[in-house]
Amino acid sequence: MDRKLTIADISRIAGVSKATVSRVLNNSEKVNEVTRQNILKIIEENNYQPSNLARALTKKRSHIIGVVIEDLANPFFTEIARGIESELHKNGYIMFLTSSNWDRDKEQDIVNKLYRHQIDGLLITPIETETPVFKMLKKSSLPVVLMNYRRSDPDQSIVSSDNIKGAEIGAKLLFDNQYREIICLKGFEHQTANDRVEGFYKEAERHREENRIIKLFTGINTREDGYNFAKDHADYFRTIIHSCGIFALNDFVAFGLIDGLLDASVSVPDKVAVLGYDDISFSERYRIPLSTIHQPKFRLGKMAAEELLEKINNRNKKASNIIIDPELVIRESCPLINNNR
Amino acid sequence: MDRKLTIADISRIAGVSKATVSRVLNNSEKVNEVTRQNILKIIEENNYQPSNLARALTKKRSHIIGVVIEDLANPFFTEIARGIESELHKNGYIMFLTSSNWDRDKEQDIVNKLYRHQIDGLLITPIETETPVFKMLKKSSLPVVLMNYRRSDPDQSIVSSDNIKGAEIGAKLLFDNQYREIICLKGFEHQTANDRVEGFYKEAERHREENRIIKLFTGINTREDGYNFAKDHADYFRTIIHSCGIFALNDFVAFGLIDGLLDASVSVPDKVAVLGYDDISFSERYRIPLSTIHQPKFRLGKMAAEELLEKINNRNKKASNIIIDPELVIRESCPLINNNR
DNA sequence: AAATAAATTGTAACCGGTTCCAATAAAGGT
DNA sequence: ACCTTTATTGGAACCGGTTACAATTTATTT
Repeated sequence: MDRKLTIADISRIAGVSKATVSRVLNNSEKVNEVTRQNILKIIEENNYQPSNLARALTKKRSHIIGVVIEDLANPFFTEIARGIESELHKNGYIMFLTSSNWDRDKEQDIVNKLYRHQIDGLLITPIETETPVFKMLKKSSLPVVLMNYRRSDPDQSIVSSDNIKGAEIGAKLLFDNQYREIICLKGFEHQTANDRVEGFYKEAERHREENRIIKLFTGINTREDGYNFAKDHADYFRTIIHSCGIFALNDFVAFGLIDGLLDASVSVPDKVAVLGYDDISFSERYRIPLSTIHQPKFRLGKMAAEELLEKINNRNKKASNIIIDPELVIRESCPLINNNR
Repeated sequence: MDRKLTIADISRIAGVSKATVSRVLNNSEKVNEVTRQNILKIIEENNYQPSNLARALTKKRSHIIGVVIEDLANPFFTEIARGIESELHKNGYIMFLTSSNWDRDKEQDIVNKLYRHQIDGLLITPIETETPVFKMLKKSSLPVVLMNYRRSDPDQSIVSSDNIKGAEIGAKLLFDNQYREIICLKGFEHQTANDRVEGFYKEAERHREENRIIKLFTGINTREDGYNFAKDHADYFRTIIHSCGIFALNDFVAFGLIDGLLDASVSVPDKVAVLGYDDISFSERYRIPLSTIHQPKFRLGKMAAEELLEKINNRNKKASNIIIDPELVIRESCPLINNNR
């Protein structure tokens, strides 16, 4: 109903100029204490809220940070978002959280929209970086920090955990456990996934002489995919007499896998051991607690936000390349087998 | 580096006025096809991105919708957010997702900030509505839709599921199953929780004559609380000879409860049956699949967004009160016992 | 009491767009 | 050839703030 009040209204009521009101609002310069109190009172009484839009337009600082994650429903990403949010909020910034839903076009669209909204910086877990938008961003001076991505360009700030190493230590567990057959399930076509596969093979290479059966399946992205994979191969798993370990390159796939195997009466981990990746919060308490590779998600988000804020406040700060070490977490789905070889 | 281009730059390059460029940008009025193409070409070449801030300032439409949920890490809320996002994106709006983290002060702070950012509308799962900010919002003309909340004021739009009814049908299962002892675990002090307790007692009232042991514990909010409750009462549960059913008024508490009971070797559901509330995505596949009350979260978010958009486009639309029916989902943690009484 | 410095406030331009209104040019009618 | 339409474009004010600069008032110094 009542039109929103502007700084002009307040100045009129107080009988001063807009400039003076603005000064009170920003504590920018000294204003006579009496006028000041009077203006504050009027602001209070009329519940005046200055427009951040107008402010951002002149100050060229919106205090908005754009955040793009790949999946809102995935606790891995929301945990990162929580880390970001806590850090940003502490510094008076507000987060514009959006989700690309693993859709490249939507990612482009969103980043563009954010850019137009004059965000002060961008935090993103990119699906892919060789795209027009990223080229555009590079040319612009918008501070950007990539998360969960490996650096391809020394000018880019990134915060990520080491996916190659993570997959390596995961694979090592499977090899050390002496499973005859070791299967790797790769998900979304993504740099992260490629790194993990690379790490997996790096470790596999060390066991080349050992006469193992090594298989890689790709395109296993979701819990459903994991479930279906298990169902589709259930007969096979029931017939084999050798031991088998499966490295699902993300926890959701591992969940589906466990469900599918159990539904098909293939015992986990006795017949088939399952190892996940990410250690999302539910992994610890899954029906069969999941062995997996832990990433410190909240911290990752927090560090990314810190890095971004530094870049914002110091434009010629050089880009950092922050790599966090992942950790193997051993639970029931793939225990550590103590064999003396 | 290079300062962001403005409409003035483009107009200069094209040798026309800002007005003409603006017209091309907005398809608002007819512009000569030749000029038009020329301007578009120049925009393209220089990768000009108009500032939404400036645009919003004049148009008084930011195309930003503020969304406040209570917990980013809780799939219940993020699922709602996904529903919202899908609907908003379809309509050219962008979502400003924030989390109050169950903190009343932060909720105030966030809503204020959003308001100042000239959001076109607000979607919120409020912790509490009798606060200064909400009074302020009521006086302002900002379209607001409350989610997951029961209407207290006929002018407020709300979209929620019926928590009283949900708890009633949940409680009914426990009574029908003839558990001698029935425990209700209430979480966060929140209208939703109160409604659920009310529904629980409504059903309990119908069984007043039946000589049951009915207990209510409050302040059980998180998975940890549920876990600790189970541990603390494990000895009791082991000693009782009668049957017992626990209604955890949210799924997380139920998860913790199940874990705690299992860790203390109390069998679920044989010794103690557990019923949750919300049916978050993990409930279906928990180590013991959880019986719970289902709420259509994605749909709830979508409907809330629809309602909000309607309000935005038609300022004197009257407020709706959309109540979605919850459903009982029976799984293993609290099966349906077929007793002939 | 005059000169100078400090404190306080106002004026006006600007941020990057949109849009009303007027101006000009081209086209159509008689 | 002159008048009226219509199409296209430009000028300038405006959205709601900020800020450099100037102006005015008040205090301090000598």
